[in-house]
Amino acid sequence: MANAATAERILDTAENLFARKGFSETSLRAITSKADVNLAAVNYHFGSKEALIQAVFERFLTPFCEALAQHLDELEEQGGEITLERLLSVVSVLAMGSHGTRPERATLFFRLSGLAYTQAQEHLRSYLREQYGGLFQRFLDLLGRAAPEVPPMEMFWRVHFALGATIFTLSGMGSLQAICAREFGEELTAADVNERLLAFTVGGLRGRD
Amino acid sequence: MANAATAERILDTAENLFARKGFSETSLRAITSKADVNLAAVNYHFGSKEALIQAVFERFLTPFCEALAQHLDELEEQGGEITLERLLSVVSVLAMGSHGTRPERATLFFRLSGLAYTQAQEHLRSYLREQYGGLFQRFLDLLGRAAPEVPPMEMFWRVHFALGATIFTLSGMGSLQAICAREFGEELTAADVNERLLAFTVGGLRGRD
DNA sequence: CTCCCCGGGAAACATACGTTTGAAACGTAT
DNA sequence: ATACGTTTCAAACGTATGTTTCCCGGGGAG
Repeated sequence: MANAATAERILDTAENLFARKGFSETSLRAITSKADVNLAAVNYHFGSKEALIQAVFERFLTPFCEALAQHLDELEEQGGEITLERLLSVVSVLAMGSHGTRPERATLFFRLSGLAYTQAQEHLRSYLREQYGGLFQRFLDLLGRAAPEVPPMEMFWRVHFALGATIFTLSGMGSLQAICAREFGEELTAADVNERLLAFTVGGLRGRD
Repeated sequence: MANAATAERILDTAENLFARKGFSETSLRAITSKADVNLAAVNYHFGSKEALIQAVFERFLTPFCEALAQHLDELEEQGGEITLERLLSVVSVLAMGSHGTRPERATLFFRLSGLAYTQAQEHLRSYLREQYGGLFQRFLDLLGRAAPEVPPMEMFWRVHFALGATIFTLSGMGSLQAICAREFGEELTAADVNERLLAFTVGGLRGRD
């Protein structure tokens, strides 16, 4: 591989533009010109625009999911009680902090996750399901075990409520932060928002009786 | 207006396709051919694709917001305490039931609401803000008054969490109901789901102390 | 040296898009 | 019956998209 930097530059630029404007609103020409590579480089290195989208997600999700699986292993091996708080905060901490020297990528991670749900890219969803669906199911099972007092069907619905709150909020994180700063004069970081979101979802999952 | 049905047919078809695939993924040609009208009819009746998108939302939101404003008036005139439950259930009932003889439009209503938030259509958001922002602000104020123990900024975030849970869930209501029936052998109606969602959001807004 | 293959680059390709045009068809009031 | 504003229609316009083609340069291997 003579110049490995080309594919990387494409991925870097693509994840930025995708997160900001969505998939169909981001053209390959916009990506390649901003990344300062030739237009044909995308199809040469990735094969197609769809494959590029998948590659962007793979670069994000594979390390993230490996780390998550490992943390879940550790939680189970420890043998102690696995609470809802611990389960959700593992994901939260990982999502916030698994971006090495570039913490600003957390925002991209959130926005891209939201896009995966809300944008019309069926190829992406089936790819993600096939690739990471097992881990998601495992996580759901642990949630159920962490709150045995909640009937399975109730938990099913509450998980989707919580998922909705999360995806929706995180995919609009940027503009919500801006509104918050303008309206209340307080600049919240993504971590601040996540803390509040965590309280909201934990309470919602557990229910109040 | 010789054939008022043309503009209506365009709106009917457009709201369906938009809700299913998003805005930029739905071409005017797809709309006009499915609606069985000439391609140029969109630009003739609405002026542009952007204006068509706004028209779709206006047809939904104007009756909805008028009804909501009226219900809020009544709540305030009654003088009794306005609780979170009553505020949210007013919106919920209205969103579920304000579609005349076509209850299936409730699903479209929610999906479109979600798209307004998640898709890259700045013109739409500023249009909605300008058109309906006042009512939304009034609703937020009532929420704040109904839960004075929650600081304004906290309420701001929790409202968006709840909004996310609602829009996300209801826009996928159909498939979620199917999964629920298959997985737990219990056929929940939309009202059943709404009841659970209401409990989830009320609890989340109020917080637990 | 020659061959070959890989990465890069400019240009062209075919297609799809939103929009505009100009004329035909229609309905209606004079 | 005529004239006029409104609506429909087929066709074309200009632009943008994803993808493909063809050619260049260079660096190992035989």
